[in-house]
Amino acid sequence: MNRIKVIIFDDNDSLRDSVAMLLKESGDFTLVGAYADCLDVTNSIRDTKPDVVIMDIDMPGMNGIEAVKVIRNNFPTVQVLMFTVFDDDEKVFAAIKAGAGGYILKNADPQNLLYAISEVHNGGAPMTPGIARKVLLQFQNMLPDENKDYHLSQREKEVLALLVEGHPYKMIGSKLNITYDTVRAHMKKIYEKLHVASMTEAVAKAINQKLFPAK
Amino acid sequence: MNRIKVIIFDDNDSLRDSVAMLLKESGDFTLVGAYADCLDVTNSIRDTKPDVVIMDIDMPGMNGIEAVKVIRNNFPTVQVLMFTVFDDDEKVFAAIKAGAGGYILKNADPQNLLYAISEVHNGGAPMTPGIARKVLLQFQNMLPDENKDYHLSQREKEVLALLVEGHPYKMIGSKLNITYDTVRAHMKKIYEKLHVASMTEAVAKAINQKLFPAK
DNA sequence: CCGGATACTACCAAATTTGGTAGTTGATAT
DNA sequence: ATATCAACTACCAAATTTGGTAGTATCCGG
Repeated sequence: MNRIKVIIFDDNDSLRDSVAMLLKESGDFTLVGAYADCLDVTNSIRDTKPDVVIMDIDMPGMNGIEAVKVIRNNFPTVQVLMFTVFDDDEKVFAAIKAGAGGYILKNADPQNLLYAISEVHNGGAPMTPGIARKVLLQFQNMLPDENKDYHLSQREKEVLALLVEGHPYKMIGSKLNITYDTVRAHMKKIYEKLHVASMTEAVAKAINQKLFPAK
Repeated sequence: MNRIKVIIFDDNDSLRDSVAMLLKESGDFTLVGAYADCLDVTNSIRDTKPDVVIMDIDMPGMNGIEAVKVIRNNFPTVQVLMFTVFDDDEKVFAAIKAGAGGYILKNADPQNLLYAISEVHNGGAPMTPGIARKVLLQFQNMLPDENKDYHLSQREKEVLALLVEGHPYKMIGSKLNITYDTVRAHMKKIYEKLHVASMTEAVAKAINQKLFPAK
């Protein structure tokens, strides 16, 4: 199996050296680049064609999270592994949102970094235990609430979905090939089942505690 | 360090035996219970007081995901580690939503199970790489979109907030002590700034990519 | 001192939504 | 076979929303 090509962005010189040493000793990786900032990310990636990018967050010029966005937008196949000291929700979630494939804290066992690189390269999502738990908890809260079943019929769900997208009755009717009055009939049922009395309430309720993925 | 007390729910007899053997050999765990179904989960947990529960999904009577809900509601400190063959989004997310602290596939290396038990017990969130990636991807999509600043003025935010709660213009006006027409003026501005043209779109956009806590 | 943003008020006409009542059809359940 | 439910259509009257146009007042920064 070929060695995994790794590139690192971190403004701590000695840390870059340590990682370089670590990678070299392991024998499974090849360090193809090491930079103290992300000002020239695009070129660096294009030139070195790494499999995995190890990314710090706090760096002069462009911060690591912005860099992740750039990388993910221009090199969708390159995996980014965050490697930082920050464990606050804001940074963690921002990094994930930006497209990071893993998040390892610097205080973890060095061996974990190596394992994480392999894992992220293999389609996994390595995370320091605490980070993983953080993500899981947040994830739990974001998942649709108690699929509270309002017993909406299939048709009613279709109507509600279009309503949430902002379509007026007549538009919903034509999309569903039914009459304006039929749409109204469904809406009345929906209001009844959802215990609401207006479009806005229905939309809010639909989005908040039910289906319909956020865009 | 004390051994971690483990209990397992799985309708596969030979698998329960294998796990029992595995745990015994490792020396770090104590199997305090093994059941083929979850019909009596509450009592089982109360009696054996485990640290970690290994939970299958497909079982006769009560399925594992329902069982997780029961456990999490009654024994908040007990960690549940899913151990199953299912890797479809629906089951995975349902389990996490139910409160599972980890999700390991049965086709993984047995050694991983042991590691996962320790990890979940230590506040981590062990997941098979593929599952972790699944969760991460879903998580990315659910995270609020670029807290885009639509430059709404304070007043406009107030109006929008009330709109999201389902109040009609006149109600908003009286709550804010302003005229119906003033509310309308704000709404026009809001529509302009949000690039929408109806209450429903405004509400959907407000909830989806902005603040206004879900209820 | 003036342009621009924010907050506020007003009126008109048209479009949309809401609540009620009423009925047909087909499938499913008791 | 009879009751129930989902889906569908229809009409009336009232309430609500929307798009336009118009104007006043205050505050802020160049």
